Amino acid sequence: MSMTARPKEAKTYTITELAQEFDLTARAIRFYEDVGLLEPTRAGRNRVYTQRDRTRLKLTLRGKRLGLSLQEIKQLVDMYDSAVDTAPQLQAFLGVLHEHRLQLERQLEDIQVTLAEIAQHEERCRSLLAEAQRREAAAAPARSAAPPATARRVRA
Amino acid sequence: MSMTARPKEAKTYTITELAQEFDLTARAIRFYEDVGLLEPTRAGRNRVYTQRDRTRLKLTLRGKRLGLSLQEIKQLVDMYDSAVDTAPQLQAFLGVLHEHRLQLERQLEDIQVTLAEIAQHEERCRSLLAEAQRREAAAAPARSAAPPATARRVRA
DNA sequence: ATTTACATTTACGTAAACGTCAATCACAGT
DNA sequence: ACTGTGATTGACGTTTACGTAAATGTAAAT
Repeated sequence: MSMTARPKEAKTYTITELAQEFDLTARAIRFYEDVGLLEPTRAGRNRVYTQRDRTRLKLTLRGKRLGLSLQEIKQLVDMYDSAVDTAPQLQAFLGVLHEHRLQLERQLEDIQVTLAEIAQHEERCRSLLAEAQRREAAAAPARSAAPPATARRVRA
Repeated sequence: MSMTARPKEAKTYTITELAQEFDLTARAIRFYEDVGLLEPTRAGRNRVYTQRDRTRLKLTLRGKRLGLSLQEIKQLVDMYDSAVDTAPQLQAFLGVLHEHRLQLERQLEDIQVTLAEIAQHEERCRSLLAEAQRREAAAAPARSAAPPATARRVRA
């Protein structure tokens, strides 16, 4: 048998590997364990993280980027990989999914509106800059340190 | 002159009006003042909020929904309605806008990925529910309280 | 055997964003 | 004059999400 190919033993991770990969501290990762988001096994004293842990960590960080609390994240992640049998459970699951989707759609709207506003601001900035460049070119020989008298104040 | 039409005096708001409109406490609104997000004038002791305050409050709440801290919100809002004159200022402004846009675009991606996952979960749920309905119909005469033997455990 | 280098545990500290009293004040109605 | 009713001002409390320091263990390198 090959000595390197061992498909039965799934890849695992140390806490520092995960910390480096996702750019966070070991403290943070241990804290996520405290709140029940991760459940690493142990090799002696040291923590050993499975693929499942890594996935849950990724979901956790995505949740954080979306502004969710660790508790909310735990609820969702737990629900996503828990076993659901009965019709009432499925109904409840669908309800939670619906709520989550509504919140995300609200956020999506917020983001699109904000992006549109940013685009406007950028446009104004660029045109003002272009104007400033023209003034500078016109005043080039003067080499003045003071701003040109034609400068305009603008509220973005 | 008309006694009702007074276009010169812009509409103002009390703290409770704003609290009701945006569904938050007066305490929260005063706190936003503490951090410099709002600058209401006074009518005696009482706070009087202008249109500008209301707009900034709306932007604040939108920022919160996007997961920004009040400090970050203040930086952005201040920058958005501050006067920008010089070319270096405009360049700096553009830089901040660019950063903000990048962050929003990352969030947009997160949201879209999550929405897609939710759609998948919902689909699985519905098909499992439909299956449960069929089993229930088939077992209708039996009126069994125990779940059917064909129930399947599923990891979402 | 000792140093080096991490990993763990325990515990206290901290910043953010308010919540929650308690006391004071002001004004409207009776 | 008295009584709500509502706004304001401290001041302290609370939750979340870790940071940070100290003590301990432990496996590998010298």
